[in-house]
Amino acid sequence: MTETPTHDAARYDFHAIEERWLPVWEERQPFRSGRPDDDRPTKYVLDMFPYPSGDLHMGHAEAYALGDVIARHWVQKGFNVLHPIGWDSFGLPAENAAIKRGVDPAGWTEDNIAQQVSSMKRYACSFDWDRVLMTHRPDYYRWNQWIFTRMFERGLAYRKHSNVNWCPKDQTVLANEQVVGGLCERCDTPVTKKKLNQWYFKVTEYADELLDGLETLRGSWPDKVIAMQRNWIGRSSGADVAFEIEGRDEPITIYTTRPDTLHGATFMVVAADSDLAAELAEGADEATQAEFATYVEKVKGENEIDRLATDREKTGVFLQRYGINPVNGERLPIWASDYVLADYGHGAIMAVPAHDQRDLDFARAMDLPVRVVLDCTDENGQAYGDPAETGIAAAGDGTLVNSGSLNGMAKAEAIAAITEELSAAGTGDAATNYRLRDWLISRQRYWGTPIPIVHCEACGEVPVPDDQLPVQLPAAEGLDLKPKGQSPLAAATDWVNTTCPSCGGAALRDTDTMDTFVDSSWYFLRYLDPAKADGPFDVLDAKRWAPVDQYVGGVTHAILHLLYSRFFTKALRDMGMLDFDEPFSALLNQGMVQMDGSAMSKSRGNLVRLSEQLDEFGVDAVRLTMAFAGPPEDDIDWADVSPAGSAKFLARAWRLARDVESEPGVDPATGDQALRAVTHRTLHDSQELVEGFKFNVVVARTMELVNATRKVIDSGAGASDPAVREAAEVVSILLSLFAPYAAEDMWAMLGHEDVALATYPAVEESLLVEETVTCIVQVKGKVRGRLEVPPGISEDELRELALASDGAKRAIGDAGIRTVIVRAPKLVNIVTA
RNA sequence: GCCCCGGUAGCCCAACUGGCAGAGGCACGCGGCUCAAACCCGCGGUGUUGUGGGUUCGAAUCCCACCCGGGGUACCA
Repeated sequence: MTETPTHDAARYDFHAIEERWLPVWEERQPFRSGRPDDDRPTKYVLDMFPYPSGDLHMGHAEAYALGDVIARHWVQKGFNVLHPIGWDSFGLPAENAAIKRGVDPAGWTEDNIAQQVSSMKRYACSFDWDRVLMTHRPDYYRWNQWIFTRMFERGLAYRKHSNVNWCPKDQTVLANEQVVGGLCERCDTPVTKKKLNQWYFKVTEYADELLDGLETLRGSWPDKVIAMQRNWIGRSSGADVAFEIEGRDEPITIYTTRPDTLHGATFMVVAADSDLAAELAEGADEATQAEFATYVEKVKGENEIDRLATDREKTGVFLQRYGINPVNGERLPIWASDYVLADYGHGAIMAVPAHDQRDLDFARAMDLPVRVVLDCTDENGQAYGDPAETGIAAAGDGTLVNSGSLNGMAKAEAIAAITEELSAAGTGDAATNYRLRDWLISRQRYWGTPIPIVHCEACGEVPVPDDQLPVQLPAAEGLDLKPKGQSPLAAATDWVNTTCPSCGGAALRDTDTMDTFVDSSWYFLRYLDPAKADGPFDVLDAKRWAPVDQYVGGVTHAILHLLYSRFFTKALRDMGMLDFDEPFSALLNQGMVQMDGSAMSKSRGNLVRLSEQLDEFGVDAVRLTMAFAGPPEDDIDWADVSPAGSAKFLARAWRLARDVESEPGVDPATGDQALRAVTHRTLHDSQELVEGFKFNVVVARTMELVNATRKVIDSGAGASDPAVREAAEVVSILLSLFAPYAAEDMWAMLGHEDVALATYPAVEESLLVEETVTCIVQVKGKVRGRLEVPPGISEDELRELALASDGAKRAIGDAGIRTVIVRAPKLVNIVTA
């Protein structure tokens, strides 16, 4: 034993207990995961890794408290648990801090990490400290570059011109998730669009699998996250239809989910900011061209706030061009408008105002004709009025009219029929579309992974050969990191100017860095061997540990991070490096910690400082409060919970161990049977409660056990009863999931060491069997009496007992008995006539 | 607007998935300990289970409609 705690301490002193055990754990490292010769079954429990954002806050405290419960539980259950931690250490926080203070982001980052490590250790996180990784280190981001190169070779990484989110103030591209309500998350400037040549990962290649794979996660992932991913991918099915264009050689293909309404098309619309619109406008008269140019200017200048406004007036320009409806030969005027998106489908639509609300709004604004082709009713069976009059598009189901060969068909039937007709005629085909776009990974920033591409005039885009990786970031010193529309790396001329790996001629490095979501897309694989020098991870390690059995983190990452990790997993699988399809077998989203009903923030003045809570109530009480507050996925309002109450309970539990008078190893069989029954019932139930994430209930049940034990010590058999020792040991083991310091101290007072590694005690089934059960006797559903019966009583016996009972007889009176429902042994319901 | 999730005691929350509405905690009150208090110990729990209907012998639980709260999403043809 490293150190013997002072067992004669009369009072629970959490400060002293923390100081006593922290150095002991530091030396013993109880959570080093097993090395290759460890043959216990494995569990991989993973907390989403943090940004190195200074000290821990209440949100971290909740997340790590909950992840710890799970990891510690599996250790006690005899599993070889991998529970690692690392830092998502590239990205905005460090870069902003570096700009603000004029320091090197690397130094700032590593200082913060050091501070967080010591905070996490104090917080008693059960991490394996041998496996720490930091994504800003070259030995990590080297493998981002390596994977990027593999993606590039397979056509999964490519460069294209596209309209991207642009913050005019910060002069930088923004990821979708950095645009909050149309504003830049950093400076609240309205975001605009800008056309840039950027790198993308082809996530859409896996759209179907990413969608269908969600079904395999049902039950193990929160329904909410599955729904969000489903919506984000947004698969829709319909048809592509080719419309001949007057004065143009090529037809225009449109995508529609409602080919059944083809006869109701009265005009066409192309996205105002698309190349197609510009080309069509060129063929028009000068006045139209001018009008179009003005309109496009206006659209491009619009920010996201304007675009997101509800009840927005429809606007557009008639291009003086016409398309031909392939089913009836009608001439359809072609308009350009911003309500059609350039990067969805083909950037062009057929407009059916009678049956599409957006088209109807446009038709009414521009005074275009409306033709009903589906005689239909809404969900409540109400007939629609004339859409042109009511302004409400008839979006329901019904019978086709005014539609030639489709007349009389129902919607679904008509969709199938027309798709076949178009296909036979060569003017269309069934088609699928997705809301999901490819992932823009270029960032005009310094603090990220350099994109390992060299641009050569002769050879084009040439990946840096594997043996020249990593492409290291140039030193920050001397570079201006302020956003200015171009990556700061462009100014590092010595770095930018290089030779082409292919032809040896002069060439330039790509100056953008990768989105930090690249780092987090595969980090769970790097933990398997964070120092591995000849590959990102070992295939055999992956077979042994991965996928992650239990992932724990905030719902903030419900879409992007989880989607990207899923994409990486599938891509790496197709490269032959993984043999599974999904990275995270189970997911637990913890809620947020709030104060007085809203998110904590300095400006709101409701910030609760973790360090102050820890000083006042202790690590254990804070952790316990997090677990006890309610279901993990619910938000916690710190004003509603009581760390003081938790501390009080811990003191009460701790005193049990202090009071125990029997020796270690004493046989509990001779002890108080009623207490033993509570102990083993608690032990039995706690396992499934923990595994079902009902941590708050486990704590409540542990409180019951503490209360029952206290009672036996004070007014029953007394502190020397062996059952009291057994109960105190079980309390210590269960409590170690939530309050490791108190539990360790108790465990030591009880004569043991390393409660974290204590084996979960076997449940004695015989103690779970109750001698009698209370049976409820109801008459017409109302409780009229109770019977104490043996649990194995037969239905017939119980029926007789119930009918003979006083309460039942009284309630029945002279009424006849219609039927008797017996649910032995707990309930009898007598139904009278 | 659409899609999720939730609504149980003053508050945070349980309730084996259809079977006595109450496990645990907070707060509050009373009693014990104390010269007194804190700590500690003990005792104290009926409320339209958000509302209205339905299914059932029986509904917090299942179904329908609505109300309230939270979250996601937003012209995706």
